[in-house]
Amino acid sequence: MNDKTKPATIKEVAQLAGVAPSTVSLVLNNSDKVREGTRQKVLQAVKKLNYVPNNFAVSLRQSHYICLGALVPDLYNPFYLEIIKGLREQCNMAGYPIYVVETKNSLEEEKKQISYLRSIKVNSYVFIGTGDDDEDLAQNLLANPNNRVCYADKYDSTGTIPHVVIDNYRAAFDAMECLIHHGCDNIYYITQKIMSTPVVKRMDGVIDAMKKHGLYQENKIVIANDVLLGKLESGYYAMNSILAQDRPTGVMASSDYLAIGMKRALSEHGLKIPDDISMIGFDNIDISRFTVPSLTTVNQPREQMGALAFSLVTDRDAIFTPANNCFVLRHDFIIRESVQNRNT
Amino acid sequence: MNDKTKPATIKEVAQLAGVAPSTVSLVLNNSDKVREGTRQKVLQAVKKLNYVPNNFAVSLRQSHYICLGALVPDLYNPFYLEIIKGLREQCNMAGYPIYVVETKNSLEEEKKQISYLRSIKVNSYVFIGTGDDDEDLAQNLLANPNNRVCYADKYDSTGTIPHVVIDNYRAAFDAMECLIHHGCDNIYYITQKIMSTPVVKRMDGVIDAMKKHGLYQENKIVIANDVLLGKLESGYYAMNSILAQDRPTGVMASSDYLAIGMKRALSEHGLKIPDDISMIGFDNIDISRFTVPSLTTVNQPREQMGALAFSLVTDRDAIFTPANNCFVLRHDFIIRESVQNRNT
DNA sequence: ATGAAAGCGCTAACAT
DNA sequence: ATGTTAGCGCTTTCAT
Repeated sequence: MNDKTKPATIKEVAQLAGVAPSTVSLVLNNSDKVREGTRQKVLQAVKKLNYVPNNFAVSLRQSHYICLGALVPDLYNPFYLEIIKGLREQCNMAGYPIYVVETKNSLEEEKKQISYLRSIKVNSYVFIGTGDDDEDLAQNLLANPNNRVCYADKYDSTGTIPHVVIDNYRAAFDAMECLIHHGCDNIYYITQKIMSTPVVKRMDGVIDAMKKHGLYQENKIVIANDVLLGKLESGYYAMNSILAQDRPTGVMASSDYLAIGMKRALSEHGLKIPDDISMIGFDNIDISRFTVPSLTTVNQPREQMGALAFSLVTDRDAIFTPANNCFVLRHDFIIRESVQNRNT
Repeated sequence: MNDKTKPATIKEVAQLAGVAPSTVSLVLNNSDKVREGTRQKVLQAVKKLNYVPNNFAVSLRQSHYICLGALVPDLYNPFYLEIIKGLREQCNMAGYPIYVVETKNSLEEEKKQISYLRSIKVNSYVFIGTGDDDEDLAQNLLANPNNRVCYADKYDSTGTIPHVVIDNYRAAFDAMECLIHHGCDNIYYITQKIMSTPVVKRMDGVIDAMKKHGLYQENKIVIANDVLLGKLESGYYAMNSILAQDRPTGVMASSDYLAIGMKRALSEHGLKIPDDISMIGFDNIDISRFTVPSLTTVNQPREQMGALAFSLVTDRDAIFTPANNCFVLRHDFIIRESVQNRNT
């Protein structure tokens, strides 16, 4: 054990082992051109001094390496967390460091975080579910040809950035039509604030399905203010405002969190799901299987989205064009107890 | 704009601005001994070259600084996430970087992560809710007098490490007694796997409350295997196993997550909360307010715990002894709909 | 197989 | 007020 106030350096290890710093370096990097005896001496010195290499020095020296940065609007949302999980697992396997930062749905915050990531030499950026107004930031990053960028749960309008999504339009269309096929004739859709294309596509799908069956009216689409309030809260308030003037037979939410808040409002008004009203969410977060009644929802393959994003941002050679930059993963519509047939 | 393949350095900025690197450094660090004209020239060059300082070089150079690392068992648990939020906010305000890593309830993983944090020169460690078997790791860290360590939701047996907790024994005792006072006479307690003192103290509180009222039997305490399964899942299975052979009138869980899984099992057996059975959780996660019925639970002041942990780990002078290293924050018992009086 | 020396980008002490 | 210089801890040629 050492009792010095500063951590040991490679020089001290070298001294103790009676070799040169460069030899220590070789040992630590598992070079095979070190004699076994020397290697052992070095390893012992490392242990004795409790030596850990200074990554700042290592990184400063080695300019060529891969380091990921993931940007998410909200670090507490299980949906994003699962995408990050997929990303993280791949990083661990590949031995790449990854930094996750929160952008709080604010372009300013996003800028700040990116500039931080740049300063620590992150060169592979994954934007997860951020707003549509940040495409300049991504392009700016790409000005340095060492950087890579990819999106998850986010679309690209420039045709240059690979992105992983599900067919949000289709998924939402089908979900809404499911409600209709089950005999709901007065259906509301509550959506989170509209800041990104996936949310727009879901809304478009919902509206088109409503129109197809002659059920669309402007007031059936309600925008919940989930930026200031929590999502649970805003779902609750949005549902309450609907119930103040109407008795829908079906309701769909743009996320499960929203749906759980809405559920509470329904119960307070004495409405039973699914007997009085059917309900559908979006995202299939963990808890949706366990709520009573369990929640019908759209599953996004979140970990897989993260894993694919890893491959895309990590591929240093691929060239992406409008023809090949969009990766659509399969979603699943999961019917659970919150939807009931009310035909005849 | 620059089209070089490598990011700009301070030297290039200096050259473009026609000054020395050290002047650029002064400008970037907001020194007041730079003439306004020079400052402007430098700032322009910075902008033109899209320059971001290389943090590795900065950190390598400046050996004295503060950098936090937070260790949590599970990055997806809202309870820990809120503690981290409190921590993060303080860090942002103070301008200290913070790294959060996941230890997955594994001592091995914890070792690995600590060695990583050491390599990036983290010198302030916050252990959140990790198992009791990692005290050596903490002591090892303290061998370097530059390091600081503190705990949150975790006790210290060495008397040297400041830790932030609530009175877990009292909280659990009171919660259990609440169930009893409301007339429950057949009560089960489902606890997460026992790996840390807070969980032990809760169990002790529960058992003592049961004993006080002559309600204790060994089989009333059920350990849910929440390490392999998710917490929701394991709550569900544990409750099912109880319902296979008994009809309790009250049930308490060591965490809200567990409780939500249990709730599902109860509903599948046709039991209504709180009419047939009363239920209490622990932690007061967001969702508990919105479940139907809403969940009676113990609130831990999570953000505050994080904020206090920040102060403790950041205070470079304080000396902690067994007499002053334990910080007990006030908890609240929150009575909601899931508990009902069944006395006559 | 091992050592010597240069240099990654930055800051701080000192010089001017 | 600004420039010069040394050196943080490491890796990587290049010698030996």
